[in-house]
Amino acid sequence: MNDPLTVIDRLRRTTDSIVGEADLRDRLAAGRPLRIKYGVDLTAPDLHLGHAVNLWMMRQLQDLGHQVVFLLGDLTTRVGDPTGRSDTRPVLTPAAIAANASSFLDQVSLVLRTDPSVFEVRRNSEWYDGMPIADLLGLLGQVTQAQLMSRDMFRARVEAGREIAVHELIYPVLQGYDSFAMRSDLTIVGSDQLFNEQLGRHFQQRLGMPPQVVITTTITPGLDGRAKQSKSLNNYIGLTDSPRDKFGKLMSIPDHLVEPYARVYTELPLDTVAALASSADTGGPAARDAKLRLAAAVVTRYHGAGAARSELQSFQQTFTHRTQPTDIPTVVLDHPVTTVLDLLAAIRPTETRSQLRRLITQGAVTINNTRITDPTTPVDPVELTVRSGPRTWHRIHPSADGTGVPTNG
RNA sequence: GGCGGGUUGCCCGAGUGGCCAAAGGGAGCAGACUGUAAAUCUGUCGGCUUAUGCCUACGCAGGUUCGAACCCUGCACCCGCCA
Repeated sequence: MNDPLTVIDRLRRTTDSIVGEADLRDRLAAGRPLRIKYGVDLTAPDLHLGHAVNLWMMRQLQDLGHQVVFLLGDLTTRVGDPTGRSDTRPVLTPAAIAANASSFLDQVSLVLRTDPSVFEVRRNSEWYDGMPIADLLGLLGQVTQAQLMSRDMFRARVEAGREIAVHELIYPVLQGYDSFAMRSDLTIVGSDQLFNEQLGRHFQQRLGMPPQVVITTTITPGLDGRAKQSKSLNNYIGLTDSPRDKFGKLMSIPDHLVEPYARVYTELPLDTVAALASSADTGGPAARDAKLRLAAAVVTRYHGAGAARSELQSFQQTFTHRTQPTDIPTVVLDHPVTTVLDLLAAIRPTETRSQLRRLITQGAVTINNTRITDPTTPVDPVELTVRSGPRTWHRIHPSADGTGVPTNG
């Protein structure tokens, strides 16, 4: 189980490349717990299934006794990572950085174990805040301008005639030095971070430490089939999404994503993955069933088998059999309502009234299975089952003291 | 340093004084179809107590006008060309 080849083999499933594979084998064989660098920029985190791929790999290693060092880049966030940016990035306030750090921890703990024996939290301000200028210059003396400019992104900016602020140029240096300061053995990152982490290897070697191993992971496409999941494209499944949302989003992916998603986002045996892929190819109900398996597997991983079973059931009730789901949330009205529009506004407070009005006039709303298309239709808020849109159900209860019941004309 | 062009709604993009909450496309949302797939069709797509109504909006600030996204002035940012 703890055999290096077996461990690496398991990681291989979601690995794109390994820098220093022989080192990794040796260090695993040595039996000492490895220090795994998980460095993050403290911008507002919204971790999705793609990020979780890396986290699960770390989790596997934690289960074998290795240590994840969660490195909060509080100092470097003030600098601003130029990765993927064609423009200079704005800086964050300390308060925002603190809030992001705590949100990060919450999300990360959905996958990683956080007991101190396998999890350690550090901040890079620990070593940068007190660093004398002389030391910083010494550090900068270890890197050449040509090394930094070999970064395609920097070159592209120069060619486009855009500016590169000097602090941005230095960012990779700081991120690299982090690896030395925290004695990283291994880091598991997206391929976009390869450059910075290789600089980490460089510093470790220069400073007399064995270089960290760098594993880059497989990038999976977004829900819409585009290159990757991202918040700005709104094509991702968030770690904090409800089981319902995770299940639903997986059911709506394009057929050709069944294979990569099953391979990378689940631990289903690879022959099962292959079977699902061919079902997805077949189309029709077989494709649907393959997605059901995929969705159930993912929901199980994050929320347990019980949640997966009930989501599966709920899905089939709602979409396959077109009946009401059994687990409709109950809403108790705390103020009187007289029209359908008021009722919807009460149960979906985040939508604008204009949007709700549209839902009604476009036929998306039913009350007790009767379609209502006039927003001004009066309602009796007794026991009602309201559906607004394809997947939004509410069961209405009037408030206990009766204020939910209007004078019924 | 000189000259020219640009900045429009979530994104792209048309619009050069009233008919503009602003063409068209994309995304989104809803309906039909269906496997919560793809494709297709239809509608919708700033907000507001339900509106032949009001408010907000066309980079920012001010001005001209009965009336400005459209004209003028200043500012900011972007993009070309020349040196």
